[in-house]
Amino acid sequence: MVPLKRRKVVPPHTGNTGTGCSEEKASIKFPRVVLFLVERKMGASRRTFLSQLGRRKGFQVEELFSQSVTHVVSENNCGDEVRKWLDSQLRAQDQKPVHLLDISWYTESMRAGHPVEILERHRLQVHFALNGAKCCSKAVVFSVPSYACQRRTTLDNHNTILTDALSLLAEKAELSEEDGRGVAFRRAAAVLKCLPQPVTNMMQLRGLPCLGEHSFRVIKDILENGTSSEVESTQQSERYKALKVLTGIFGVGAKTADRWIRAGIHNLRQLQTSGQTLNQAQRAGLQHYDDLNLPVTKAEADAIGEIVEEAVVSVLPDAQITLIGGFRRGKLTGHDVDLLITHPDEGKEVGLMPKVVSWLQSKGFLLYQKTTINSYLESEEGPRRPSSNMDRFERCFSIFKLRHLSREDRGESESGCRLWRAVRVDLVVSPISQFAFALLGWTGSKLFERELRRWAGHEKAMSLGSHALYDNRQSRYLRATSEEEIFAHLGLEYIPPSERNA
DNA sequence: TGGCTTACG
DNA sequence: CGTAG
DNA sequence: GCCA
Repeated sequence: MVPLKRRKVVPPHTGNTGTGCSEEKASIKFPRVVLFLVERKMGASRRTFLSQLGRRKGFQVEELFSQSVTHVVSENNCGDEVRKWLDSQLRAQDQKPVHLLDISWYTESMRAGHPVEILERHRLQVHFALNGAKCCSKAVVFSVPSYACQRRTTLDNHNTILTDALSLLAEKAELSEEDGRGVAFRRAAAVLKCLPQPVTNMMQLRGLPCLGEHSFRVIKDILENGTSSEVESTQQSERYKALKVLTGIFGVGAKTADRWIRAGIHNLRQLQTSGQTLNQAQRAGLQHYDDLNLPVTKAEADAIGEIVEEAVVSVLPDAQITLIGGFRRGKLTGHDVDLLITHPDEGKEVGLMPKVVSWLQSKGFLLYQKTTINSYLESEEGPRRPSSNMDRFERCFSIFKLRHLSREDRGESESGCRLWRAVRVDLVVSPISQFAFALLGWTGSKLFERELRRWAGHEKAMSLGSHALYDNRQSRYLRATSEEEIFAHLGLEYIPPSERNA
């Protein structure tokens, strides 16, 4: 979304007056053209020379970059570099569209004595990759590594149309139990999520990893027609719609949904009248179907965090509670709330989960709960030893009954509107020795986690889980007390939570 | 052509 | 078979 | 579906 309309750039409407004047203050002949020369790679002295030349010819050449600049001219930089520099100068929302131009446009304009029409060859090319190849005249500016855990992926996605399409194809594959295809489309979408600008041109995709024939076809269709026929037909397909509805039930996966569809069950009404046997999770999932498919807000997550904190502290005063999952990555909504609980003294957390769950249950906060506790005894290992992989922290998958927030609620029960909603809440208790691994493992995104583990196994001969990191070559567990240390063990640049949104 | 994260119930 | 990031 |  760089240059606006291709307005004809000012006729040579002349009256050549002060050309010969040796000193500055030549009148500005082209008020709609405000130039800025990028010093990088041009050099200060050459920039000064070119600027004075331009001013003598009646051009307005600014010393400092500002919002009034309409034309940015650079030498030996490519569009990506200049755009990046621009972004560092001005907040994105303060930027006005500018022409990003090569020095050739400037020299030609100097020769002509007026701004020449901007041709394609004058524009700086914006491309995101060219892995290994040289970009413009210098080194690679923008390489997109192939593992998502090597990249920074913030929440501002400049290609949501494209990534939504590829994510839908990933979902279709996963619902069809084609997990390989699924992860391939997930990786393709993730590559587009980390690009600094919208893709407008297929050439910008040259050299990007994880994009192949099929993804190219989908992207091309959308760029040319605004939609992908494959995505459209998938969304209209009865099978896809039925799979979505049925797997929207907590406790129902692709296999079960497929079996039900083969039995003629395509929606919730047919499921309820079918007499199908549902397990406990599925019954709860069906009962709270609408609530659980509503987004959870950050405010609701915080409210649940405070309730859980009250429960935990009443049982173990110095325990610490951390909001994890998507909210830790900066998301404003989510599909559930994830909380991680630990205690600064190793071992104090043992047996905590059942007590917390009982407290919550006694206060009527739990509509459903499935707890998994550490079945292993303490095994008498001192806090010094690396944690055995037998250690398992405790987890609880629950459905919370949360009173509606908003205006200090009182009464209103008579008005018929519900006073509460159901929310999926996951609780995790970790010993402090494993806290960093739990934090890393439960912060996500899901793809980011898979990519971290694939990197560990394939590139470093290590095995990463939510409890520990094992080095196959040293045949030992590597300890860590922070996420930074784990990235370092893995030979990866540290990526903060807000940039793990792959 | 095999592999695709790694645990837990 | 399901759940989780 | 993409890649080592």
